[in-house]
Amino acid sequence: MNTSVKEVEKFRYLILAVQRQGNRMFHALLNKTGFTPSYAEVISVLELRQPLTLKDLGNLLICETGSPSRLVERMVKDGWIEKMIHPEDSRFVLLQLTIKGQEAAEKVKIIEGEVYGWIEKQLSEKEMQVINDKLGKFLKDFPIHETLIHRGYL
Amino acid sequence: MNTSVKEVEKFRYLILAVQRQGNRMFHALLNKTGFTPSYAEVISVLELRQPLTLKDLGNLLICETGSPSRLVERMVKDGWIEKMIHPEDSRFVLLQLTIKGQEAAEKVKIIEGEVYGWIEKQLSEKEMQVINDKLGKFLKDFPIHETLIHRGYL
DNA sequence: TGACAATAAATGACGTGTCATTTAATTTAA
DNA sequence: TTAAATTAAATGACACGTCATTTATTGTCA
Repeated sequence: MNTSVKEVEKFRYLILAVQRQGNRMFHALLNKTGFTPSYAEVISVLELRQPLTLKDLGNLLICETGSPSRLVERMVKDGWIEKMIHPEDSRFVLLQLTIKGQEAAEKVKIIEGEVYGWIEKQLSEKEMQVINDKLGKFLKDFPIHETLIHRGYL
Repeated sequence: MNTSVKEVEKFRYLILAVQRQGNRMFHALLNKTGFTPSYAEVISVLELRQPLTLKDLGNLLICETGSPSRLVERMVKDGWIEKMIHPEDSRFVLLQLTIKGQEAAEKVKIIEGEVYGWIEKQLSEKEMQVINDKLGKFLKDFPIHETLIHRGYL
């Protein structure tokens, strides 16, 4: 049953399975804090680079393409982010973390640390380097490749 | 900027990026057919193993955990799947492809072939073997590991 | 300077994913 | 042999992801 399955098909489903499982794990650990893996990514990005316009934030996110209007909308409602209209061009919206959002950023780092620790028990740094290199190649023709470079992951 | 980023963080976001990009690519190619990547997985699994109960189908799917009631519900409504109550235990529902669903299965294979061909231009079989081996290790403690074995991917 | 092109954000529409709870059918065991 | 435990599926609730369309603001150039 096993040997006749194409490697590329295994690859397809293993990528899917790892992404899903990782997300479930991270989500479960974040649960007590009241935010989600997507929130966590936004919080991390903003902490490092705020203030950002919605458009610029969108260009930095890996969790979703396009402009993250609704993701941000929810985070504003929940009090993690504050929004202001750009003083020089009111088409733009400027985003930054609230105090509560800053505190959340610290919690995110702690929980990320737990997840990273767990992953590092499963795969060595060398093994991850090999995988990362090859996955980077996979993405080279897509816009997301630029995003990953911009984020410092390639 | 690059060298100070932990490998494990790169790994996290590369897995996410590849899964998302792959899904977008596959979705775009499927678009003319009227179904989605999740539909395609259900169709492939059913074609190989029908009839299946909802529970058994759920245990075979990688795209989602739990029982895929609503996914199947939509596919029934769209005419890809037919549903019948199990004659010996009416708690169970038995699922199988309609004629339209069988035809869809052929189209799925063609489009999967296109995607696989593209992936194989980016990564060699050997490279994928290396990645698949390591990603399998990553999943060894989770229920999804059993699913992948059951599907023939590990 | 004033219609029109360009740009950013908001919104509509649709299909996921996930977990918790409820409903319906069957087993089990007192 | 029937009340309670167990099991499968359906449903509620909530947060995504994606693409297309609409709205609001700014540039631009005739």
